[in-house]
Amino acid sequence: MSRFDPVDDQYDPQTVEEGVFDYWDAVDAYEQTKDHRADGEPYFFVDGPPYTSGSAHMGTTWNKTLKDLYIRYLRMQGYDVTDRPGYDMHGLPIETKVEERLGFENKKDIEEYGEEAFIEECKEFADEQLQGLQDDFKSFGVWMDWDDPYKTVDPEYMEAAWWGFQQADDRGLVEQGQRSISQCPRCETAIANNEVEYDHVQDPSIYVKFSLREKEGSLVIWTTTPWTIPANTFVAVDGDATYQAVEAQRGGQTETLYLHEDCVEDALEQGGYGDYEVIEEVAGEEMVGWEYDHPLREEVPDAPSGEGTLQVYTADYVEADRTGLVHSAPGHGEVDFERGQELGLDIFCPVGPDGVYEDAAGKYAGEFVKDADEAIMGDLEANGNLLARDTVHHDYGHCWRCDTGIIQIVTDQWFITVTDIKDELLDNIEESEWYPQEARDVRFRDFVEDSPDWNVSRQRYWGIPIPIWTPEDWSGEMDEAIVVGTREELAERVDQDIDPDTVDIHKGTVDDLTITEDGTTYTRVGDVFDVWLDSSVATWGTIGFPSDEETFEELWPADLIMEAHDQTRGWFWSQLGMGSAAMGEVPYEQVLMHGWALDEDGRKMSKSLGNIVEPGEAIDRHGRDPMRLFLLSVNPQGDDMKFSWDEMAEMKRRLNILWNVFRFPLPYMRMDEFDPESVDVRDAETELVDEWVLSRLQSVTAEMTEYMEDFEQHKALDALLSFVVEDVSRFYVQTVRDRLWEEDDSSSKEAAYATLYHVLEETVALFAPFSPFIAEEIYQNLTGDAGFDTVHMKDWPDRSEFWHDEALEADVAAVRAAEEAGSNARQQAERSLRWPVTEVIVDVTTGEDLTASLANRTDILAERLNARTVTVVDPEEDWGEITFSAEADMSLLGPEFGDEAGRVMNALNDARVTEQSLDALEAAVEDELGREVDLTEEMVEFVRHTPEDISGTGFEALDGSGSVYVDTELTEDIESEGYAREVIRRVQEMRKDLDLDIEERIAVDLDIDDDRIADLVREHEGLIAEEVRADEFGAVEDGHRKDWEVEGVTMTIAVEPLAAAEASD
RNA sequence: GGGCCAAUAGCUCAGUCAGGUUGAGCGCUCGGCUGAUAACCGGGAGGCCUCCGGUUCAAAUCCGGAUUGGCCCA
Repeated sequence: MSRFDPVDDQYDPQTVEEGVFDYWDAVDAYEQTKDHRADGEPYFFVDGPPYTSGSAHMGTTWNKTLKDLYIRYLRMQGYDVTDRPGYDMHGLPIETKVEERLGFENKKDIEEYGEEAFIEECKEFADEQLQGLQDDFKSFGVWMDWDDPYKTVDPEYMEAAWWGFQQADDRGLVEQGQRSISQCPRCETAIANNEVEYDHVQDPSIYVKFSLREKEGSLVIWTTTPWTIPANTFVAVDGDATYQAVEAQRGGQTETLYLHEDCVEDALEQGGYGDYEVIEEVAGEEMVGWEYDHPLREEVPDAPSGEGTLQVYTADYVEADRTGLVHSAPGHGEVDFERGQELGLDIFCPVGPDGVYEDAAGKYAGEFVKDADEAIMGDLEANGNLLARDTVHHDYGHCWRCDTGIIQIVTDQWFITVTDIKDELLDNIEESEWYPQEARDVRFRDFVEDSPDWNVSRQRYWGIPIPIWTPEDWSGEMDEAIVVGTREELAERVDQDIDPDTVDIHKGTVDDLTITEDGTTYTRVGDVFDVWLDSSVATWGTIGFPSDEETFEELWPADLIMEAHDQTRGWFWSQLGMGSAAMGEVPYEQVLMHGWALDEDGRKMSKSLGNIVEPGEAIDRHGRDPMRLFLLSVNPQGDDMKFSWDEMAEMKRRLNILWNVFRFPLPYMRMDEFDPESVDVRDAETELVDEWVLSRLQSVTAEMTEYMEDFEQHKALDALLSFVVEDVSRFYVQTVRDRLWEEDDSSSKEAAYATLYHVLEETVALFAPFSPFIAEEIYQNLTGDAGFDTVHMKDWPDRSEFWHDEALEADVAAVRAAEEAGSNARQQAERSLRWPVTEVIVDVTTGEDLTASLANRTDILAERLNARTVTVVDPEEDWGEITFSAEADMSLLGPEFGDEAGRVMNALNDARVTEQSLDALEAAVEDELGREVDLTEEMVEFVRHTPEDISGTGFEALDGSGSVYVDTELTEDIESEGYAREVIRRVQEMRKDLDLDIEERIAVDLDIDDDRIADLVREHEGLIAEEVRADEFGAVEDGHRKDWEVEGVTMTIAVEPLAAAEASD
């Protein structure tokens, strides 16, 4: 690409982006940029690894775009940024996908297929998925180290998990224990609570009578899981509640039933009872110790019967719902289990990991629990213990992968006992900065406070094997188990001969390894880690620790991580837990927590709703840079993003303005062979607007930097875009056009070139992290061989005090406000900008700074409003037929007038007084309200009103406000220039019709119907000739000829290029 | 069922911390400009600030409750 080459008229993102991809490849842009910062201060960013199933959706795209933005920005700030991407590749989701692929039904199929072969399939699948994700991320223009991602399935990475786990064990935080867990009976594994999805289902709803042993009557319980009745161990009541014994009639029989006082009515109705009588009231507390018979004793002889079982206890999970007495089975439910442990009761769980009753379930042995519901209800009915049966619609947990209904059972699991170090966890939270901070102090803290021990074991195949070896008759004490931390240690301790550098430590390999020490042989426990443990070690796994200690010492902990808010309970938490357990500290210093990508209606994107927007489609429709700008224009802190095609299209439009601003000076620079290297903008003869736009650039740079440091890139982007649109395009370029169109070389033109060049070069640097493609395209075109090979090697701009000039910016802000009002006044007077006006009066109502700024800059205001003179009238004087109302300062009016303050305010708003005096206002308010008021200077600010028939328009700027009036009286002088400019415009249009080159000379033939006008126009022939590059006025024979109607005057204009005329001679 | 977050113009969002007459961009509409031209500029319309209560002279803003949506948990 050579300097100032012509570019497409229209910004076409896809063309730019494809060109830039090729260019980056050709110059090794990414590698060069990294090398360029290799000696910079290290910055340790850690990528939260996306899970390798499915493809990149809008949320992942947002996430990676944010990461790319901040990485690029930090590099421009001079940091040597760690940018290793990661992938989370183990776990049940991939196993189930592979099972589907292979047509498997359950674990037996896997065993038959062979564990090792199955693991190999999983790895292949995960690798395929990884490739797809990488291609997506690259296509978004994300610059990370794609050649060397960290993968949670690499032995080096898996070792990081082993090491962390061993550290936790050294601190005494690892134990095996029984817990009530959510089990997927198909996957035959525990699944984490957050992996349980709740669906609406229909289940049995039964009321069961438990006959009391030493008293007349029965306790009544309610459940939706008849299959847990065999494991019933106790009944829970609310100690503070009142229970009633009722004698109720049904089918000619009288029964005595115990129910919560608030539940009697409903429960009896469910059971179809008629009359009843309350015969006793008893506090829950008093019922403790009452014994009852197990309702399925005959069917399940092994049902609980030991010390303390089949009695009433209090529990805090009891509510006055259904019966107010709760069937409790510590072998199943989580709260039942916890209360059972407290009470020291035996745990009875007759259900296997596959959800099938074991022998202990007596009659029901061999049957799948949900299938046994029917038989159990039948038996309860038969033995007279069923009070009522019905069905109920409710939410019930299902496996997130295979949608099988989960069951609660008690099994042996491995835990990291984070509850032992909860205080430490809570302290460590304080060591990281969160954006937004409240997320840390409220949501995260709450979650950590309530978090139970971390169940890290899964009874599956595709995961990091838990590195624990136990002897055959293990006591359960961790002292007597071996926890291996590294591959090196593994090779040293196992009986078999393995090479630590090449050994794969997946289940297929390590399950066969044994350790023999002091005559005892240890075998590995079968489980693998919960996949959340994998990513929890990412901060050291990313940098190859524990094999690579040096990098660890240099970088750890992470400077920054950024993920969506669902990771509060996920990665933010797992890292805190593992980091604290293994390292004693939180492994990240800053967290940027963003939201989720929702659809245009604010609903989450999902397959079932059919509202998913693919990033690929966005790229096809609008391009990468516009997509990125849209994603980056959204608040990244905590809030969800509503996707919007319209906003994305708008971003493309904004970039098109950038494109126009960039391509606008190119033809001139080319023509004049402008050489940026020979003109330093500091030495150029810059004019007011040049200095102004350069100052604005400094302010915008400083503003952006501040926002970027606070992780508010959406505000930074907003500042940048409005700089380009408002300041550069709408003001600077408009102003500077005449100077570039000048034919002769001039210091003014050169200063404009130098200014534009400098502004554009710095502006694209500011764009570089946001929209890397268009920034590169423009940068390369501008700098040619003189710049870096890529814009991304540039430093982030710093505010230059040389150019920064706040007073000048204030002046121009005032001028622009007055100009806008002036244009409006002109429009009201129907006098187009082409026609000069004799005078513009700017009447300043309030504001010393405003008056000073405008008075300073009447020349530029005159130029922009095409006025012969501009007069600024200061606030001490009045001009024209103005009336005044007043705006109230409610913080003063409120206390003064109390509940009448609102009415006083309205009266002030409605007042129209002719002088700016408190007396006049007071009189007007009194008129309106019928009472006297005392106003002070501080309470009111005068607002002026212009009579409707005067062409005046109000404006506000800086510290004040005012009005602009335009005097549109015509003089011959003005008519002369006005008509001349009308001619110029039309000749220009005809030049364009002919598609003439900018430099082309022409001959112009003017034939104006009205002699007076013709004479007036002739006075400006010189101006016309200069503006339209005409060498001759006179008869044109073959030229482009056109009739025009200008302000009621007919004129015929003919234009002929002179080169053509000569050629035809 | 519980915790946290959000709701302001047709759309996307500021304003809410620190109560005092609701703003921007886009879209719509009317007009202007014309060697950046599929660009650019100006005017206008468009808001019971989700709803119901409370505190206050005064609430988009503070408090309580509801509705809808999002995340997390049960």
